[in-house]
Amino acid sequence: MTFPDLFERFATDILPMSISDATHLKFQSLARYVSARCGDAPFTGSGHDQMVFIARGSTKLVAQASHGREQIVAFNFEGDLVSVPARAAHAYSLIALVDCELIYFPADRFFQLAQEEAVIVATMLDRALQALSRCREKTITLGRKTAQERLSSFLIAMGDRIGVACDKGVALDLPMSRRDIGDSLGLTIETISRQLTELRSEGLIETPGRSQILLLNRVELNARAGHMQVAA
Amino acid sequence: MTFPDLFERFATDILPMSISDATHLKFQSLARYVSARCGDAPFTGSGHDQMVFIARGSTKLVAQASHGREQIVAFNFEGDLVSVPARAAHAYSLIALVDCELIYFPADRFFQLAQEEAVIVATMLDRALQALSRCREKTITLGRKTAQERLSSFLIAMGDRIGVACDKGVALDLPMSRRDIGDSLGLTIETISRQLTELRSEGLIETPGRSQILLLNRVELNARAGHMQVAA
DNA sequence: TTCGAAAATTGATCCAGATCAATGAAGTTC
DNA sequence: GAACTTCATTGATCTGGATCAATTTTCGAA
Repeated sequence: MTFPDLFERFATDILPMSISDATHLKFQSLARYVSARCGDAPFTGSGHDQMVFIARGSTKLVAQASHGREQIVAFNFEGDLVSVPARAAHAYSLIALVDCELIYFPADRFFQLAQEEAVIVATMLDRALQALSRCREKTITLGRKTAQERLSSFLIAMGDRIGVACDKGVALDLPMSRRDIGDSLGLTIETISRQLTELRSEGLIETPGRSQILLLNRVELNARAGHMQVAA
Repeated sequence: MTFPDLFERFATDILPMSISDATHLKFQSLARYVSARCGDAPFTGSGHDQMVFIARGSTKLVAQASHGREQIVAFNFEGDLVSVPARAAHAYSLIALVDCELIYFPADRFFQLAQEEAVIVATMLDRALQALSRCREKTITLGRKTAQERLSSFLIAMGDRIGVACDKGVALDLPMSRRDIGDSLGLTIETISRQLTELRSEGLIETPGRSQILLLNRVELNARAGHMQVAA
């Protein structure tokens, strides 16, 4: 896909229809493009906070703690806008889970430009609050849940974000490995594997391939996730 | 303190100087005020997302998982603006840690109003990104750290937010109990207590009273927290 | 100043999930 | 299509922090 096509995808998703052509063009001239191969970490050591739009592919936002331990802070998919901090108490990097096409901006200039029109900042704010909400849910999962509850929460969340409805339930084609799932849920690959086996043997899921998971019973999975019952 | 005084505190902290008197007045007429006693949960069951400004006091944002387990998602202090969701996968409530005075708004109308001036939305966005950043750091702490690292991270973070420099180091007067610290770090009170004893016996902290903690050696605490070394 | 209740500390035991170890299943490359 | 290599599963053992159980301390109220 060419750069104009990719930028157009960004504009459609993020920039409200109503904005002026002038502002649209300024965003276009600020935008940079990078094609990342699976495993690449295109923004490490950039020295500046970046705003990254996932035009195609999926990524993980990884934080490095000491002793080489990694914690995945978020998974991101096509259409997501991710803020990648250059420096904090932990080092962050955005890593491609599959081949990706990314549009990115220096965060400071991006926000400065966004301020030209309130509706753009409002879109950003909306996205940021959504990210905050997801991160809060993750906090709960990591703080107070068992391995099975964590994995169930993860499967439900992935079902909502990238699941495809099919006759047997919801089909997932996960771009991340067992290790990634573990690094996201604060568990080891072995525990992930054991819990998948457990859920499979109880008939809640099927795992037809290494990266395919079929959610057969969302209601029960939701209960396993320790979520509050949502009133009908 | 009277309502106008409290609203003025909100306006000073959140509304940029440059906004028009008309917008200022609209915020004032949308604002509601509540005085919460220690332990109160003024927004449970409100049915709507709320934006809450802590004019005086400190609060905890608590999420309820099933089986009565609680996870504290964030602590908030004077001057903070907290978004309190009405419904999500978990039930949230904002609980006063001490007697508080709160200014609050229905979130939808608050954001609608904020959009009248880009600079206000930008302030909100800035606050939201700060909350996201804190929440991400919390995610790392809960996902990949030992009890001692969690507690050290907590003490460092509290030092930064409400610490007072004194001759021996940084003095903390914590408004939250050991239970709250545990519920925030995904640990039990017993573990918190044991780790405090450990840090005390190593001369990194002193605990002169139930709620007072003195950080004697921030550098070593930071290392214990498993943070990345920040270059000088 | 003493009393009572809540909060914190300390100790003993237990267990969910980590770690260590081996095997099995998919891709990949030549 | 055989040999690698990586990823996933399964099993055995270990351990950090939970749980259970007393004290002990703190601090507000009388």
